[in-house]
Amino acid sequence: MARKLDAVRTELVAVVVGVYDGAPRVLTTSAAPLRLPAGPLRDDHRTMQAGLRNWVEDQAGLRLGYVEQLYTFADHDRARDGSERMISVTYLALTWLDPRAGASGWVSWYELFPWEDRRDDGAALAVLEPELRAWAREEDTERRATRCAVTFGLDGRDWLPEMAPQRYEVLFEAGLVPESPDWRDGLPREITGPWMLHDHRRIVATGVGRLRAKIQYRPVVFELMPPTFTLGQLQSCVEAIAGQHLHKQNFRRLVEQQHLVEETGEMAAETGGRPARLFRFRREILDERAAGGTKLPRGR
Amino acid sequence: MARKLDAVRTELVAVVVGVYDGAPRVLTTSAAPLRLPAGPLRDDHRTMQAGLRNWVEDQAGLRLGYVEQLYTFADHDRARDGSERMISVTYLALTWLDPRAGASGWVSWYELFPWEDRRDDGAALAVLEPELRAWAREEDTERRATRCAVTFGLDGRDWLPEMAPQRYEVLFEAGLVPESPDWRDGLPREITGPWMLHDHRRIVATGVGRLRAKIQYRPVVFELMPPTFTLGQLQSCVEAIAGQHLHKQNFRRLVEQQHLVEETGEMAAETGGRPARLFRFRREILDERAAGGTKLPRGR
DNA sequence: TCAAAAGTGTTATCCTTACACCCATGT
DNA sequence: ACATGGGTGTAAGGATAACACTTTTGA
Repeated sequence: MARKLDAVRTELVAVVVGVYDGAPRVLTTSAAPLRLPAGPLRDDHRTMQAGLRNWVEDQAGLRLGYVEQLYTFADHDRARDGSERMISVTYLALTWLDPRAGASGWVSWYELFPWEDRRDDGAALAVLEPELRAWAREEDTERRATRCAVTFGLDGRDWLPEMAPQRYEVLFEAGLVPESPDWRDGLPREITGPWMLHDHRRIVATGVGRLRAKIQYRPVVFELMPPTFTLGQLQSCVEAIAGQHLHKQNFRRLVEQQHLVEETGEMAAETGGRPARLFRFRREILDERAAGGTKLPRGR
Repeated sequence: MARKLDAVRTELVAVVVGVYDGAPRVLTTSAAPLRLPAGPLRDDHRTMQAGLRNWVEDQAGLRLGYVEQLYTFADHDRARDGSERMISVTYLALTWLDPRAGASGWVSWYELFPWEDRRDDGAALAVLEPELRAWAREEDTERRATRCAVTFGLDGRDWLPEMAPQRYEVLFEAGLVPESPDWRDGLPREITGPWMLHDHRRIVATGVGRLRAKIQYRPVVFELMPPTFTLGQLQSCVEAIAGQHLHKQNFRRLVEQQHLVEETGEMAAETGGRPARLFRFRREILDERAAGGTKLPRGR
């Protein structure tokens, strides 16, 4: 039967995401080891969300807007210091990062998961692929091989951006990330990404997957955008999240035919070429509509 | 600062779903009040999932197959007996209900949420609609009215099966379900559905929403099916979950072109008319593929 | 013979994908 | 002039929704 006190400590963990300089970034509260904003659920927190907002504000001075629950972790050997069991209720939060404020404390997704960026030449994946194949050959070959192929889009399969957590899981099991128990040293951190406190890196991977999935059917990108923006900036933001380039015309048609945005009438202080029209998000549609969002037209 | 002991009790709750006699059903462990299988997370549970399986086996003698995490609740005034705070980590489980075993203890979704069944004439919704409109008129009219219209598919909007939790939430706020603090008695239980322990009914609604959403892009229906089945049975099962009728030919084409099933070569012991071919699920595709599932072709 | 469910063929429409091209600005 | 990013038209292909129809059994 149950032992006397099966009390557990409940911790709230935040994956706060913003986009800055072409990369989505997560808020951290310390380097070495990198650490996410987090704190115990307290009796005086009316709700878990309220508690989470509290901790993020305390630890990073940031007031959160959009917040949703991610997942609750309690598995593995999470009884950390031998004492009580620890449960982590994790949340995803989205926020606009004002470029003027800089981004110290905000770590790029693609520093954490270099293989997740497919906008470049896929250098990290090129290094990892032979390692994955070697791991597959070791044991249980058939299963491992198809698992790698499916999650990493090998052998002519599609790369699915939202499978980030599954890819992390494979790399973890294959001992290709530093925090893995089977970690086989040898790969540089530019390929494997850095270690994070506890399983915070797994938690971020979960957030990456959720956001990439959600952006395809709900208009959540706008939580990451400034009040007004050009369509080019909007597309770059989605591309940063997806880690993929999108087809320009199709992206625009999707955005416009869903009436997600409206013109402000102003033009952007241009960067490169021709000045662009400025748009703003039509917040009304959050009430008006249930389904529909920014679908990703695939391909360059 | 934190009070001395912010310990919380963590409870695991299961929404176990099976389909029997044309209706999806959830496993309950008591009537009056209806109660879901649940129990505290114990130190000797290696993982929360393991603990959950344990409780369901203990309380209902059922070994679970497919299980996924649903959501973690801690909000509202969940400090039930005034003492410690209670957190509920909820799970969705799918299982095949052998028709020979009967279905005692299995309560129909549509007894719990009569308005969610759109295969009939929508009698329950017809009663609720004027009540909802009255609630909308009371206060904050514009917002409430569009909220009702969006969630319940009024005023020519689409009914989206997966919005079950949002609909429950509206009814709760509108005092149209017995457990609501503003419950305005007057509607019979055949319209409002019965009361359940704590917020178990909200938890089931969450499960309904999740399953209805997931069935559209992952081949999870098959977890609810017997080892072999006819396409008609498969379609009925999806219709039971979705609470909607589907277009036969389109449903079949979808299933077949995705290679979800293969013929067994046998024919069904027929019920009504012409005997039907028997099929089995191609389990391989769970490894082979990441995306894709049973899309719902809408309309009768 | 009829009801009931299985099973098939075909068409119209829309959405996605992709190609090709023009426009306005700074250097 | 040309590089850079903004902005548009349109056609090919595939998926979806819908219609109508035939087949095989039991009562």
